[in-house]
Amino acid sequence: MSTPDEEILAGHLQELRRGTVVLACLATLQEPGYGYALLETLGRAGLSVEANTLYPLLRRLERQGLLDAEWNTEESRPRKFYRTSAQGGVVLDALLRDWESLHSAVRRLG
Amino acid sequence: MSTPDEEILAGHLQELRRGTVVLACLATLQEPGYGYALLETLGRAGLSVEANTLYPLLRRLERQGLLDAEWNTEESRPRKFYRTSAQGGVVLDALLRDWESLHSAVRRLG
DNA sequence: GCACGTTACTGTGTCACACACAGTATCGTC
DNA sequence: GACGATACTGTGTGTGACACAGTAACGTGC
Repeated sequence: MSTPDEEILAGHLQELRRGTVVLACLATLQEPGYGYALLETLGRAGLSVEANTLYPLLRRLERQGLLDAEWNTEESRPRKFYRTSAQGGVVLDALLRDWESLHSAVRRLG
Repeated sequence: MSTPDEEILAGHLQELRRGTVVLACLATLQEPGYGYALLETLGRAGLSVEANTLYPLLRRLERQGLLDAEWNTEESRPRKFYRTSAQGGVVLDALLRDWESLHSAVRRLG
């Protein structure tokens, strides 16, 4: 009765993570990196993301000019390297500020 | 150049808030309340939500069994009162735990 | 030297949610 | 009794998460 539907709970947890993933990408990619490695970094940091979610996200952030991207074709295995752009840095700062203010708001309400 | 597109920034800020609104509703509605008042409460707490977003959200949470709802028709102006259900409380706790762990993760990365 | 799992991506479709826009109705007040 | 504020409901539309389905190169074992 008081045990909520797992799907509903999972959905809301997902929603909660959503915006955070963008923040984490912009923060992590201040040091250049590629998708697959980022997946593992985020997973270790406690921010599991599906590959099918992360790759389109990276392309979107690139399209928006928040990430710079470049193919590394020198090494044997081709990898697309991303790095947070100047604009991305500005957005990151704004998101971090907002995050802290949300955190305070939640603390007050919870 | 390094000034990001306002729309893009606003979009990401929006995404960051998204899941938080559910959390805030469940937390606030441990004391019964109605939509319009909740709008103002959240706004004052630094969590501005559009009416067009909040009302459907409340109905969704009701449908999911996380909120109990009841029309108050005794007073002159009819108002739909919502209150966090037992299931809603369980979800709220899970979301709060997740929120804290996300906060730590962001701190580590940022 | 080639079969097979892992690494590292791209592309397409579906569904849910945020928000815009458009109503409805009641209350206070001037 | 007209008008703005209060307090909702209902119906689009667009975007993003995720599922599913590829593509391709690398390493290892046999």
